[in-house]
Amino acid sequence: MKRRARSHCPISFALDTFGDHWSLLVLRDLIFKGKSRYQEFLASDERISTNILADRLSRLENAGIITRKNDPINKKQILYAPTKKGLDLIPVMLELVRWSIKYDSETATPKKFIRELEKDFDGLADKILSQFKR
Amino acid sequence: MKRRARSHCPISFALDTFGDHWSLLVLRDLIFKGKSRYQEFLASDERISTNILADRLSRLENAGIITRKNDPINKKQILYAPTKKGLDLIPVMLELVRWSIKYDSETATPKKFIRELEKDFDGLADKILSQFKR
DNA sequence: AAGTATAACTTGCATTATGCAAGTTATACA
DNA sequence: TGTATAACTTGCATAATGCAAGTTATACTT
Repeated sequence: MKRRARSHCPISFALDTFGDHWSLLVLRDLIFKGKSRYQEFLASDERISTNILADRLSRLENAGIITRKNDPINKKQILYAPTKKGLDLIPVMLELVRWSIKYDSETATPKKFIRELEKDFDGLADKILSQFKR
Repeated sequence: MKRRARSHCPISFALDTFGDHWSLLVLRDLIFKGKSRYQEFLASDERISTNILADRLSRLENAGIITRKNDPINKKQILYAPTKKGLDLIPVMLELVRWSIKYDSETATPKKFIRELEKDFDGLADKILSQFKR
């Protein structure tokens, strides 16, 4: 169940850490969609199954990319959140978005987001990041 | 053997296209390491197996990310090359490199590359791209 | 206090993908 | 004509994923 590090090539390292079909989608939900709960991740369009979700959440936590804690208000819920290490993947994800906008003629990316991305990549990255400050 | 598109979320689209453990490594070899032949890909540190390599090459070709043609000089060899669509993944890969440099204490990224990346990301991207012009 | 609901997982099992070794086909060079 | 090499393909064991059902720990309701 554990992926071995194949080499210390930086691209390989990144892929070994989060380069599967689901990890970045969970992170997308956390960072771009403001989700933070198990049930919210489950409800995403791509239909992740419960065992895979649980597995990816624990891997991402072990990798230091997200944190897990009890909701202080609703004590039976768990809250997940991205760490700095996770938030540092915002530029990676925005580049993925930029590429997909260009090559997926049916992209579901909102017009406004596309405009912001094209006009000021770094500004958009900062703006998204700033939602997690404090 | 085919991954279904799960949604038209741009991140999901990108992952469905090249988001497995090997596709980007092949593209890395093509773009960053100047490789273009089957045997060269096979020789990489990560030890891809022959069936997976053949599968990924044909998927990447089907996706329009690489091309395949006979070597006009050595007629028994095949030459693979990135298309514009493939070269447009340079920024994605450079962001992966940037992240891995930051979080992999044992990264194998050359010092010079790190310096260039930190000093002028877009310039480095252009420089790599320009090697494929003409 | 007992019963019901809900959130966050686990478990079991079928299906699919991957890894490894060996085999095949088509040049090309000796 | 024979041998080497490049680019695959095939068969099979192992590992990862998908799906449905089950479990555990709160919390809310009566």
